[in-house]
Parts: sequence; structure tokens; C-alpha cells
Amino acid sequence: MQAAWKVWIQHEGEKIFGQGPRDLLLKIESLGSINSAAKAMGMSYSKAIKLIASTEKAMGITLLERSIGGTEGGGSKLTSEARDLVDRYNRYEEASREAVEAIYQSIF
Amino acid sequence: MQAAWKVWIQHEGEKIFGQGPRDLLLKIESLGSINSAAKAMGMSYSKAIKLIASTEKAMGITLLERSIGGTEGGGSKLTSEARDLVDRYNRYEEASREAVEAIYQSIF
DNA sequence: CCCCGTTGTTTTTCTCCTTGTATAACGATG
DNA sequence: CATCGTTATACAAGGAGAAAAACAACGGGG
Repeated sequence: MQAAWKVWIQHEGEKIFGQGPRDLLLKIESLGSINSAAKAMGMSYSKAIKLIASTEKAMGITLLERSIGGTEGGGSKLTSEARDLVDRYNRYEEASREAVEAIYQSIF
Repeated sequence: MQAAWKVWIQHEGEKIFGQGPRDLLLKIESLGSINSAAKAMGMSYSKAIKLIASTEKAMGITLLERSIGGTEGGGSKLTSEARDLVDRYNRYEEASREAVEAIYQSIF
């Protein structure tokens, strides 16, 4: 029996960024395309692209630099805003984990 | 844009207690029956009863004293173990809320 | 002995979400 | 100019989960 927690960012009651988008962005960064990242995560391309699009719209920032066509077909890279967001979220998540676990231990 | 969080208790990867069961238990305490509590929460009776049953099984404690039949048809009351669990969870949740919001403010 | 509103189980139905598929545009390379 | 693997959109198909419904058992009171 142990503590469990989840943190995300919301706006007007709508979840706009959390673990899912974060993991997807990291995979895109390492693999170079939305398509391969979605496959690697066992997620359909449709879902991946909708996730990215809705996040971009909700946060009002561009997360990816897309390129279509070319020898390799194209690909996507994270913008600096996306990297900053991922970084902040990671720190937010990690600090919360430590805090929540400590609180749990003190109560249960 | 604001912090959002959720805490629960899990065991072997399975979520065994969280906001949902806590809210349901509180409603049962105030209304006196699983049925009326489920209705008040816009939840189906089937879901409510499964939620209670799975929580009792996972935690190994009895949450409700059920009575079937009688003039009023019966009803359910919380056991002292259930009240203790709800109380601990409330403190766990509230302390976590404060901690997580503070962390969010310091990072974003 | 019947009525009532519970608890509890089971089965059916439905709805939402996800996946899958088809289609199109793109552009560097050979 | 044909090829290739992307991005991107639209729509059909499928499945998982929840709700709904049906049914039985219970027991105090009229």
C-alpha cells in the first residue's frame, strides 16, 4: 500500500498538459517524427496528432517544427518552447512526487 | 492556467482508494443509503456498489454496515474503519494540495 | 400476507473513444 | 519525374466501459 499521485496543468477546467503529452514529446525528440514516436508508444498516429494539436491550441504555443516531404519523408522537432515546457513539467512532477510521498508517510 | 493534481492510494499498481470512493462514502454517510447516494452523485447504483466492493476487497476492511429490508427498506452506515480512512485521506489530500500548488507557483 | 425501498447480481443495451483505413499534399533525391 | 515516408484530415469500424433494466431476497409494519 503506497502513495500515488498525478499532476498536470489545466485551464478553465480542461486538462491541457500532463504525462501523456510530455512522454510523447520526449519520444518525438528522440525519434524525430510523430509517426515513429506514436508507434513506439503503442499509440495510434491519429491520437498522437490530436494530442499535439489540442495542446498547442490550449497553451497557445507551437510545440513542433514540422517538415513534410524530402528524402526521409519529413519529420518533427521540438521548439524551444516545447523543451522549456517539458523541462518545467519534469521539475514540477518530481518535486510533487517527493512532497506527496512524504505527506503520505506522515499520515498513513 | 493553474496547477492540478490528484492523489490516491494504490497497492501493487492497482488504485484502491481515491476521491471517488471518498465522495461516495461521505454521501452515504449523509443520506443513509448507497442507492440515494449514487443518485445524488449522478452515478449508477451498479457502479457505486462495485466501487465499494472492490475497495473493501483491496483494502481488506469493511466499509459499510448494510441492512436489507425493514420499513424503510434498509440502508447503509459507515464503519469506524471507513470514517478513519476518509479522515486520513482528507488530510492527505489537503496537505498535498498545498504542497503541489506551492511547487507549481515556484516553477511556472 | 402484502407492501415498500433497500442490497445485490446478472444481462442487455448503448455510447464514447480509439483504432484503422483511405486519401492527399509535400519535397529532397536519384 | 517517379519514389518514399512523412504530416494531415476524414470517415468507417470496432471495443471497452458505463448505464439501464430486470430480477431476487430481505424484513419491519400495516
